[in-house]
Amino acid sequence: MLRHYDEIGLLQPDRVDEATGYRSYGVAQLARLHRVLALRDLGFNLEQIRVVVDDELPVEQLRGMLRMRQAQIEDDLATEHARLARVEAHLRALERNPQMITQHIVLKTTDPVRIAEASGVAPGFGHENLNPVFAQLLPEVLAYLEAAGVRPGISVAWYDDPDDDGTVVLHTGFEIGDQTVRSDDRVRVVDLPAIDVAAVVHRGPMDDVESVYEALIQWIDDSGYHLSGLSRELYLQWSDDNPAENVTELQMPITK
Amino acid sequence: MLRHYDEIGLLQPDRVDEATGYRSYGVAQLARLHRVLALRDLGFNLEQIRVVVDDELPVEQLRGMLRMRQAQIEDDLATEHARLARVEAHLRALERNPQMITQHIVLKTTDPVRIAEASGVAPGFGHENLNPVFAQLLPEVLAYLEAAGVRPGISVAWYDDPDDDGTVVLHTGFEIGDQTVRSDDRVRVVDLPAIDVAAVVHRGPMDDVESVYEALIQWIDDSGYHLSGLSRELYLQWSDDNPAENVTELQMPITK
DNA sequence: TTGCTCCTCACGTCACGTGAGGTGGC
DNA sequence: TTGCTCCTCACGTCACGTGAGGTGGC
Repeated sequence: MLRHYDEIGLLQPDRVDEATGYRSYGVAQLARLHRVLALRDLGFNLEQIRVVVDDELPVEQLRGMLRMRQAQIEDDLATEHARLARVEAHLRALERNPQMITQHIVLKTTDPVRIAEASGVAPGFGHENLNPVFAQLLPEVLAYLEAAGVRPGISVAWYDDPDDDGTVVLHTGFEIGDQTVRSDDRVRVVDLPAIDVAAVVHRGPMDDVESVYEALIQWIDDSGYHLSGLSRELYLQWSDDNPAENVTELQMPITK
Repeated sequence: MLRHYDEIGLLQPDRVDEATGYRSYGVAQLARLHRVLALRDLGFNLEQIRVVVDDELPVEQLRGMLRMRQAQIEDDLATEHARLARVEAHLRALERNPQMITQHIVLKTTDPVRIAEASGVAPGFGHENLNPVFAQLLPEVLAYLEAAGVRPGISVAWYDDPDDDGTVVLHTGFEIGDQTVRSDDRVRVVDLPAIDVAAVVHRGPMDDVESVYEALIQWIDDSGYHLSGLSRELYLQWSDDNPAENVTELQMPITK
């Protein structure tokens, strides 16, 4: 440590023996070392310490630096607290059902997406309620895009429940990127905004997706976040013939 | 980030274009990336993540790793909390008396010291009470060591108040290192054990040392530590003729 | 022809810790 | 002669970020 401080000029020995190179320090050095160690202990880096120790800062500036440190530490503490909550949420998830793998849950801000979509009402959530609506809407949108000469991207769905009666409005369609598409009364172009989500990549058929949602929602709650809307689904790889190979990204909007 | 993960083999592209070197990833990669990001967010390093993601760990081991992370984060939080308290103690010290520089306070464990000492009773703390006792004891010990052919090191003092009546027992003498000294009834060889202290390097005469002690004790209290004894003083550089150049290390034993 | 995206090195970050190989004075 | 302490390089740490300089396909 002393060699390092010598090298960067933060604390140089009083005297260096010419023949042997041995470093000798005096009491003045000890006082300086104490200041360096004290400031390091507060979490300042060596550049900041050099400024404080060399320039004999006025009290006002020193106070300012201490306030900055204080704020920074409080910030770090909050970050680590949130992290701890997430770790503990995983532990609780493991206890609830040991076979479920929750290690894929990622917090992120989505990219904004532009889709061409149609929408329809389903009697409720769940595969058996939603599937018929999907089966009706997706070919409709696909045909529309084909007719317009637009190449469809991945398919996307999002949900809505304006009526509070258990029914769900399902919106689904295809990403269109920067291709221009005219809306008609069935197919509309919608920009899904960037939002904060907890996301999971799900592999296989959608039949068992509900238990994944359950675990995801529990995890969000355990971690101290709050749901702020209904889910978005991105069908990253889809084939009706080989559902075991399907890959879906499930996104739950969250706040806090 | 993806280039880095490719390089260390944590996440390699499905396909690399031979001509251009462009990396292409498939949906399987996306699932893997999600797991990597999720684990990274919990604070695991890339080596640990590689193990979890590659070896499909049994639930028991995964639980173990999460518990370790949990314990580590709790530890970090405690450390940072203590650091925050120390920063805030400095801020409060600045507010109390802006001219006082408290930036030298260092927490450390002392090295054990062997001294040859004599002791005497003073009517109380404070320069005027202690000085006559020092003036009597130190020459006595010095003469004893000289007669024994022992080279004295720096002088040291420590305190004791067995009688709870305001009087203080002052122990003072010289470091003797590994030189052997016989004790008599006035001069004894004492090993001062290693203890945890808050230490300050004080420059100048001892007249104004009391205010330094006051600030030190306040700081210790503000930082959430507890005094666990009376002080030790190391006279690192001493001359009665030129007290402005004197350098003293003041050590207060603390716990917690 | 010009942008654009992605590529490959190579170096920097922060505060030291850790060898490898060497040396003066007891 | 042998330990001992201290010395000087030089490299490693951890997870990328940041240029510099270059390239294939629209």
